[in-house]
Amino acid sequence: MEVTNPKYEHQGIHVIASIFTVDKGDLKVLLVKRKNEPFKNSWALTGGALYNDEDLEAGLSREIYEKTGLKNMEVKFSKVFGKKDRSPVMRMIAITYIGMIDASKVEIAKDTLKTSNAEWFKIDEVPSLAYDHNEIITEAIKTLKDEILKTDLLKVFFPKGFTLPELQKIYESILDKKLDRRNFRKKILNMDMITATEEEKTFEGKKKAKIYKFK
Amino acid sequence: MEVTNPKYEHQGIHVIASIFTVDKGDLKVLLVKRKNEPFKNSWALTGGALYNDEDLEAGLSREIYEKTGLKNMEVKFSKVFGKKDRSPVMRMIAITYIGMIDASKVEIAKDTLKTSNAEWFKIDEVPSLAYDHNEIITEAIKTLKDEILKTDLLKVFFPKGFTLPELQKIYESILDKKLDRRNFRKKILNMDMITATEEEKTFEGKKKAKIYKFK
DNA sequence: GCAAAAGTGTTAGGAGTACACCCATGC
DNA sequence: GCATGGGTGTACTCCTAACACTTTTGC
Repeated sequence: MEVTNPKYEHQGIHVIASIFTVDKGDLKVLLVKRKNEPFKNSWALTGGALYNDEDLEAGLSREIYEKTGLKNMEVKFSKVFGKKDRSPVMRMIAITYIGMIDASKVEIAKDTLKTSNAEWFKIDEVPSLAYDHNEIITEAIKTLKDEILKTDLLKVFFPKGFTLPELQKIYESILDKKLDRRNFRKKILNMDMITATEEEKTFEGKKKAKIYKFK
Repeated sequence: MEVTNPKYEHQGIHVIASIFTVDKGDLKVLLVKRKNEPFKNSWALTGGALYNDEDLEAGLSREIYEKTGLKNMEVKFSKVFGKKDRSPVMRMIAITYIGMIDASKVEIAKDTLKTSNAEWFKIDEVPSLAYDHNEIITEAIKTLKDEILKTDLLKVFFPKGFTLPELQKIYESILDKKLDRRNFRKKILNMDMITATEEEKTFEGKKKAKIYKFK
């Protein structure tokens, strides 16, 4: 079977990730500067067009790698964006995801085949982006705030475990509000997501705190 | 700009709806029998390939109309299905939705350009379907159970208002469990989704019950 | 008067939120 | 000994869930 009806031609799928980090108390998103049309020299989210022989998340991994050099990032589905004119080139449906990495532990490629720059932007300082990427980030932040309360997305920050005060600090940066220390402990420990170890360390204070790990 | 890389060719988007009804206490889903390849003579969900000049929900409405004669159905997004081999013809991404109608108030076209039959199936008696539609229904049922607790999807059953016992019966059919009458009242009335009227009527019992409407 | 369904109130447990004091450590 | 942050318990509210009796009506 061959598709000949012009109504079905020239359609494609974008797979797009809003990649976040938390840096010195600020939630930031990774943007790359496009080298090619459309939107040449605009900042944009990482992602691109899916190949017809790869699964969605595999295509997203490939695009992230091609545009940043990052590998093996865990992502969560966020939302679908499908307005018919969202791409000026042809009909593209965007399947969007969120991801989280510790910017201080990775190196982002700043010059690739497709990008001429890459930077972390505070989420309230994001410039005007290619396509509908500003709108995608807005929804991605909502997804992120939901997901960190339900999943172990934040484990990327703590490969060796974490103290509750330092985990709380990350939560506060993402949710953009202060949390009560006692209530935070109760909630997190009740969630059955983390487990205590025998070790202790100091974070910002002078007193040692117990180290926990994600299960 | 023209797309010439073969990796981007032959991609398309399916928009698919799991259309539900509740009939005599049973949750049912609408299936149509396909007239054309692929999956000729298989049962399938309503939906089809999106045109490149229409928005997602507009394309879904058109497909539903073409295959059932139904118009103006409200739908909610459910999930994305994108495995690379989910269609034997070419690479198709499925954006799936749920909808609810009162089967007793509409006429479903049983013979269209693309379908040779249409029937309501109890959800535990759904046959083996075209594509990955069985999996899509499984997820759609989950989405449905979530959505009826948060939205007014069920208003299609009660254009003239409803008594709480009859609304409860629909909830019980969909959630597939009995609910406590007192707790159901408290919860629904607290949700600020419905409002009482001055009228009363009898449903299954002898005693009159107050009629409510969705806001 | 009785069967059938509608209507109603109380209690207990769990989750979220607000809030104040003591503890360990480094200087 | 004091400043800094870590650790803890209690009270209130809200939501959920369990549960029994009275009212209305048709027959």
